[in-house]
Amino acid sequence: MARVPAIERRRQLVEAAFQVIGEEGFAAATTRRICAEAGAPVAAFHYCFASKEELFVELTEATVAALVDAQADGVLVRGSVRESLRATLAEYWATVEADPNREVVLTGLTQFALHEPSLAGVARRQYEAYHRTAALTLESVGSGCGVTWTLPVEQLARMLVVVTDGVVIAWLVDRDGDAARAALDAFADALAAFAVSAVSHR
Amino acid sequence: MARVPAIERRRQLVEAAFQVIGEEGFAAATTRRICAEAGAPVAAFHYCFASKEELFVELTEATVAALVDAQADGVLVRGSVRESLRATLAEYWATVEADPNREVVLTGLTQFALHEPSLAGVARRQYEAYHRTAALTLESVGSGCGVTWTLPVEQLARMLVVVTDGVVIAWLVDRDGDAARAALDAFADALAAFAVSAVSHR
DNA sequence: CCCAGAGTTGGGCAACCGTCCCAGACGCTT
DNA sequence: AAGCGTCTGGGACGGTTGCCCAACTCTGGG
Repeated sequence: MARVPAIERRRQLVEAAFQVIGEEGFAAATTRRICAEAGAPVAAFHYCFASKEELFVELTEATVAALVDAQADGVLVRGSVRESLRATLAEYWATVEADPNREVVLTGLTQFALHEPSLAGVARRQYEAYHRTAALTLESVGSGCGVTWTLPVEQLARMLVVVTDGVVIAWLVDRDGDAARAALDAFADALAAFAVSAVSHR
Repeated sequence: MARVPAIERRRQLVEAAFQVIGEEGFAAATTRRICAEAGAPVAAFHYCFASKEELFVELTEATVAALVDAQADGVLVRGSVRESLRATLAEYWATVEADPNREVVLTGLTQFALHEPSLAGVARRQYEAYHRTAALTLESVGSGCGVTWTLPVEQLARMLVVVTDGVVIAWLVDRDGDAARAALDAFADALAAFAVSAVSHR
């Protein structure tokens, strides 16, 4: 076998775990299955990771980072808040349908972390990252369209995450892409109603 | 040990599975753990259920039915659509905080069913029940307040499910009840914007 | 040229998994 | 009292799990 630095092996195993969970679900993500996917012997796993949980932590952080990065480039400012939110959500949705596994992995890890004390902090940081990213998105749209929000940005950010999370899960179950896009459009309109033009009057 | 008819045993095992999943997560729901929780010998499991999946199917249907029943009584009509939706969502939220396990079990089962071909239909029916119940809620509120909706009820129903699902998951992670209630209130206002008073003009 | 340290590897461990068998105990009919 | 179907419950099955060990091979620096 090609000799590879441990850091690189870790990356390979994380990628393999991503594939396995995405295609066969969380329950199938055993150390043996992951190693087989990575083309590595089982012993390589515990040479690179102290435990399976350590792999999950790294997988969560890498996947969340990928989502956050994708979203940083995905904020689209248009002529109005309504159009901006519609475009931004449509852009986000394109990334979901392009790689559903990312969402499968993310929701699976969240569910798993809920009852694993050693991973509870990971799930919390995961959602903090969601909320921070959503807040950034709203602030970009707000300043880009010259509006302010009638509710605290943190609250609207949580609502944005609620919407994306909820739409994704329903879609993972019934794969009704038209319904998902329609819901996102309607939510874009609804959230746009919480914006007012920021005419400085002094 | 007390002799118990098989039907009753099934009920006990389903209830025990509910408790175990709620408190220790889906991964802990082994046949042995479930039987221990129910105070039954392991062999009783396969005397009552052909397989573990059969138990999961029954657990899903029973839990969804409990949710649907609770929601049937939880539609509150107030003076305006906005207030009605706020009250109804607040009522729903009270049941969530009163028994978080119901949501833990439901989200866990959904996640599990996503990659278990034999359970895929169960998850789909689960969400169909959600959507049907939400549509009923919206129609009750609509006729109760004398309004019609500016979007198809099916679409608004999906949006309602998205909201409750999303709020629940975020809350399961960070347990921020205030944020959850604030988000639900804001969504109630947003959804109320899709109603128009149904003055018959002929 | 050698050797210390990094990386690879097969085999094996104890624990646990879902499922099954079967001898026995119970309670209802006749 | 006898018989029979329903339920009990211990024990065991083959298989899988996460993890570990000891022996190996490679590679770069002195």
